[in-house]
Amino acid sequence: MRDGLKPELIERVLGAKPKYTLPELEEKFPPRDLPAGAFVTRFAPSPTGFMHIGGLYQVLINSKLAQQTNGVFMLRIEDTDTKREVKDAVQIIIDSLKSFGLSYNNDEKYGPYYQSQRKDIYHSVAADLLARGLAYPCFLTAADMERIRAEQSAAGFPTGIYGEFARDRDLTESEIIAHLDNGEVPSIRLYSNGNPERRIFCKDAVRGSIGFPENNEDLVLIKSNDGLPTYHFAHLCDDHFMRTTHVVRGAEWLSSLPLHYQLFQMMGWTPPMYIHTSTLDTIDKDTGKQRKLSKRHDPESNVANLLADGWPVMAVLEYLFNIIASGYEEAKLKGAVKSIWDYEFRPKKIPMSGALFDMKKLEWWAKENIAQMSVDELVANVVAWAQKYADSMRKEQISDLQYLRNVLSIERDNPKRIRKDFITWRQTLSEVEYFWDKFFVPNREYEFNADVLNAFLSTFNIADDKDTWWNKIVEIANRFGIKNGDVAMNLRVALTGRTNTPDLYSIMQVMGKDRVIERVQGAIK
RNA sequence: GGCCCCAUCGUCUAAUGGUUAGGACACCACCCUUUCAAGGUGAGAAUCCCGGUUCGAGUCCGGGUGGGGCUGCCA
Repeated sequence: MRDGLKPELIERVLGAKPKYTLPELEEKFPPRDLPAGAFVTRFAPSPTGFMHIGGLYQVLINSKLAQQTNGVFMLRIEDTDTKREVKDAVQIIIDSLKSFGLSYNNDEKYGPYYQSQRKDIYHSVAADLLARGLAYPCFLTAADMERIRAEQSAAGFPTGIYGEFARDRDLTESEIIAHLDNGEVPSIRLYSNGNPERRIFCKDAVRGSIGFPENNEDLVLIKSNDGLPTYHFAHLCDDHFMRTTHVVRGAEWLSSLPLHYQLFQMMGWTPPMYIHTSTLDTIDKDTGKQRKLSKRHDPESNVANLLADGWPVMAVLEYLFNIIASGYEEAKLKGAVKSIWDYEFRPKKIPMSGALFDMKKLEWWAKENIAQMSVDELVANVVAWAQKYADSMRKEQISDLQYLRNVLSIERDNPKRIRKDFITWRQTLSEVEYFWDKFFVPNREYEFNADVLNAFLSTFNIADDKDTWWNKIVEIANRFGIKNGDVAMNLRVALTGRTNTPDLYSIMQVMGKDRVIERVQGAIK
């Protein structure tokens, strides 16, 4: 093994003396005191100003895994890309989790939870690697690397900094000092001892053992521009010292698994169990091919849009959870479990192939979800949504809470016959908007039978019970020699402007005598 | 190009190597009905292809094909 750098040089290379030794870090972040079998998981987003539905999917897996094993679920912010910082991005993530009722437990003992605040830890680990000759300062510039890449492509070699292309891999002490004296700031690269001729076997909880060629690339561990770690190095340090037991991440990380194994091996640490999730996909309208849901082309992939449209949060969660644990749906339908939090799932069953995001199925979960709510819950949800997202016109519908409650109570009394045409809070309010005079649009197309409507008005009594009311309708139908349904339809369109509505008797009871008379008279003219 | 992952009805999926390949959503038909939603009943619909192992393959192995990912001082 080659010699490592001397402490004085490490200090110069890193810009400061490392704050901790490895044993100090081990002591500072001891193994967690948790029951046997408890999972320690985390959601580790980079703050891009956007919460993707795929992110929510991963949060759900992570938090369920922790919840069902009495473990810990953390939120760690991967803000190591200073070039891409977005204002308020972290708040968007935190708010999204809160909206969905997904909580995390960031015990400060294992913090901080912003990677930008963990520099001391990364540098201390890097110092150890430097001292052992397993990392080195690299003074290659962007232009240097661009040139190397071009040469490699031209020659048909794999691109990257490895082997003979790693110019600074074996710099002498005096050469390093010369660069530093010259004012150059190095990045810290892995001194890879991997040999692509050999294979390394890595484990994924759902796919099992996967063989890869060993990694021989000298990947960057610490970036030169800001001294922050790359994802790979941060993952190594953080998931070790936060004592993460299970890393749930997207399948795009599968290819870096051999590198991550290599890093853990070099440190003598046990790698976590990895769970690589598949993507949530859609069919591209232009190409007709399946592809990952993207934030640019698919507005429904933005959790903020889902919330703004008023999807019931539990329905979204249940939809996603049923992808993760396909047995959930049946268990719920049979009444074996009440919610996703009662259903225990096995990580091995998480699907490996990409799932198409199915709006129709989401709608079904939403309808079922709303149908199961009490009227009070329904009203509370609609009101909460409107207060936050509705325009002032729409807010009229929540100004009289008792009236709103009466409207939303229609066809909810019989558990077997609960209306299932409410999908989102936004759509619910527009579905019932004809109850408000401001929104009511008289139907100009429908050909009313004025005689029938006059006959209705002459016998109308709001105090009639349902049977009495219906008998009067039948009587009118007989008198005019038309079908009962025709009379009802005249009335329906007069009252609501629509041809499809819930039960008319209920509608009239809610609307009240004056409004009924006014609208029927309006239709007659 | 190289490396890696994946592949069951339209969609999400179930199936210790032995079932008539099961369920849900969607779709269709019929019933109920003051329209719609709901509810009830029913129908159609799948193991990517070719080999091999086996008494027996959706399941195991090999090779194709198709889709996806990685190949950044982004995560």
